Amino acid sequence: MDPRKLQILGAIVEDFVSTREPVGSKSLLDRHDLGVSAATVRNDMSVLEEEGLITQPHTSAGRVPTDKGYRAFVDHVATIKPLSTGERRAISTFLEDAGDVDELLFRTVRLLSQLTHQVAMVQYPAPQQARVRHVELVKVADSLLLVVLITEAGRVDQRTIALAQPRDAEFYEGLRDGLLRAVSGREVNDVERGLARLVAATAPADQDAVREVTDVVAALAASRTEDRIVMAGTGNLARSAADFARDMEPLLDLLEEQLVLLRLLSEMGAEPGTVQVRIGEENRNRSLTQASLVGAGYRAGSHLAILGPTRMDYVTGISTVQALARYIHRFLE
Amino acid sequence: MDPRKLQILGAIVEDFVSTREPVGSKSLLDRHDLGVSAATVRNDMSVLEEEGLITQPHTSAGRVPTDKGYRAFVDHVATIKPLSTGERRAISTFLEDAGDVDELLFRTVRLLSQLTHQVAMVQYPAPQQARVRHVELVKVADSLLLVVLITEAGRVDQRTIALAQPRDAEFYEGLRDGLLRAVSGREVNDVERGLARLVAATAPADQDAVREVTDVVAALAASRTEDRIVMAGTGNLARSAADFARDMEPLLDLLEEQLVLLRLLSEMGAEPGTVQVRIGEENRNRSLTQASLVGAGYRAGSHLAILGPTRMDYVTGISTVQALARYIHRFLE
DNA sequence: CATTGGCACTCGGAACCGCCGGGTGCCAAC
DNA sequence: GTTGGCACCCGGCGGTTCCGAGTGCCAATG
Repeated sequence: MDPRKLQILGAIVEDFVSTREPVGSKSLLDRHDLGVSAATVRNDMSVLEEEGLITQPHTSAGRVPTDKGYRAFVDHVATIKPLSTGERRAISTFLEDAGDVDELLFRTVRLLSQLTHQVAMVQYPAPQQARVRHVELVKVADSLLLVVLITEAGRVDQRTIALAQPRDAEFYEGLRDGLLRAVSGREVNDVERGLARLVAATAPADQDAVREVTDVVAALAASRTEDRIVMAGTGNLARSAADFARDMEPLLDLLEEQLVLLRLLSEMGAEPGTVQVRIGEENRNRSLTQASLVGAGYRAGSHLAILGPTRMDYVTGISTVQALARYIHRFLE
Repeated sequence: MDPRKLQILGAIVEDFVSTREPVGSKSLLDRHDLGVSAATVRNDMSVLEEEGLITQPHTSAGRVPTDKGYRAFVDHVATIKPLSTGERRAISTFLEDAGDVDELLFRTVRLLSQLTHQVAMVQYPAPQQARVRHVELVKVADSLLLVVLITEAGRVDQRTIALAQPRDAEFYEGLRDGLLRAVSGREVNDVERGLARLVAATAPADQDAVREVTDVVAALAASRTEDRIVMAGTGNLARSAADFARDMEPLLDLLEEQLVLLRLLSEMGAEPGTVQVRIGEENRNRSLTQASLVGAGYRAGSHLAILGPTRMDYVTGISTVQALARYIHRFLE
């Protein structure tokens, strides 16, 4: 495809993103030095329109990029410049003293939304395969038991259960020691057998009470914390609302649906390190036909992304998403 | 104050909340059976206006409640009817099988926003005074150590630290045992001395490495998880945006500022069990002059609240907030 | 004396209208 | 292929008009 036409497409996208108004041949020349006359630009524009990359909202008004136009832009025109060293340093200093993973994710998503001026979301990291380090049982109340599982990888999972058959504290101390012997040092996906053996070795009268607890331990070991999402910058959506307005309502609803978002993120199928872009109608989801997603994986099965109007600044979006994905990838290893 | 005037005030508030438009004497009669004529209503309205409870947006238009008017409404007119048993049951079934506290708070805030159609927020519960149950050290990487502290009350706190003086795994196993002897069974606010003694009893060469860890344990014991907030229903704000529009931007920014929100919640000073309402200008915060907060405590120092436009449905707001505060109060005890 | 029906008056907002300017497509010329 | 010129298009903006919901006031009434 003619490089000048691509250049013009780029200029149109750029102008439209910043002004939010259809851009015409003259005003394009005002802001970009294309080295050709307005008439030429007009001719090229009408070709671009035939190809479906741009469109006119009304007869004889400026042109606006279509979804396909944005796609061509990110694929063939946009050059993703890496962040400046200043920006990199800012990211590091802001993230490096995050205490735990929760805090890291929270800060990351916050930063992402501030740098891109879009809604940002980060999926909880998928647990790595790891051995069980410790199990702890804490009797919180008469029939409430807190079960804590700690892995070598540093993950801490907890769950409180209502006991159907409460026993006294000593019982659970003994049970804890039994659990430790049964699962400590095992891979998390290999605790089942150890637990089964523990149950089998228990006096029949105690088996039900024990099974209550072992079930939870098994669930915790298999638990997929990655099915949670942290989000920030919802306000940015409303800010750009002025134009992609009404259609924003379903979007806001969508943001409350963690399950849907999770599916969305996985469906993007961004391998760790790669950035994927979904533009407008490319999204299967009906609420997203006016929106774009820019996402990246930072570990197998774990993603982060930004969401904004199709007319968003893809260049900084992509580079920021990539930078942060890399950063937390490194941080977590 | 004349009961009929209060009744009229109530009717005005009610109509304005549902129609979002200034309400005049005639249309008021259409929707409420007040037993008097329009002229009488007009007279009463002009009195209410003199008292500053309602106001006219423009000369000869309908009336709109002022902040003071809403205040009078919630204080003297609104009758808070408890939730129906159906609603109560819905709350129970939705919340009862929440696994851990995180999950409980998440569901609560979600429910709160859905029932009231406002933005909902819940503060993390302030830790109860409790004894240390367990301390665990997990070496996650070469110079990264995960420190976990579990209390009798069932709280699990964790933090990862970058070690300035990394030692081998055995060292930390020994240290863990030392820590357990030093702090296990102590009140969380009384771990300092035990830790100090442990450091003192350590060989001088090891003291720095040990202190790195004991500092974190002390910090965790003193840590105030209550300074976090879970939020839901941000979209509801944008939905009501149509009218309290522009002034919504700072509000959305505010929602990103957890620290400010926390101060806000504590400043409301809602004792556990009581519901507090802050209307419009009553809020010190400038971003909130168009908004109202309805909050309640569910434990000393821990609150939950909804935030919406001053013209919100205070009746269901107050009763829902109260019901949920009571529910998680009971749940946590 | 509070209440009521009547009446003149007000004014914001919707509907209507005409102009303006940025934009287009086409064409002849280079 | 590119360019300048030109006729034409039409959405949006400012100005004007008109309508109706709403008010305040007043004289009459039980």
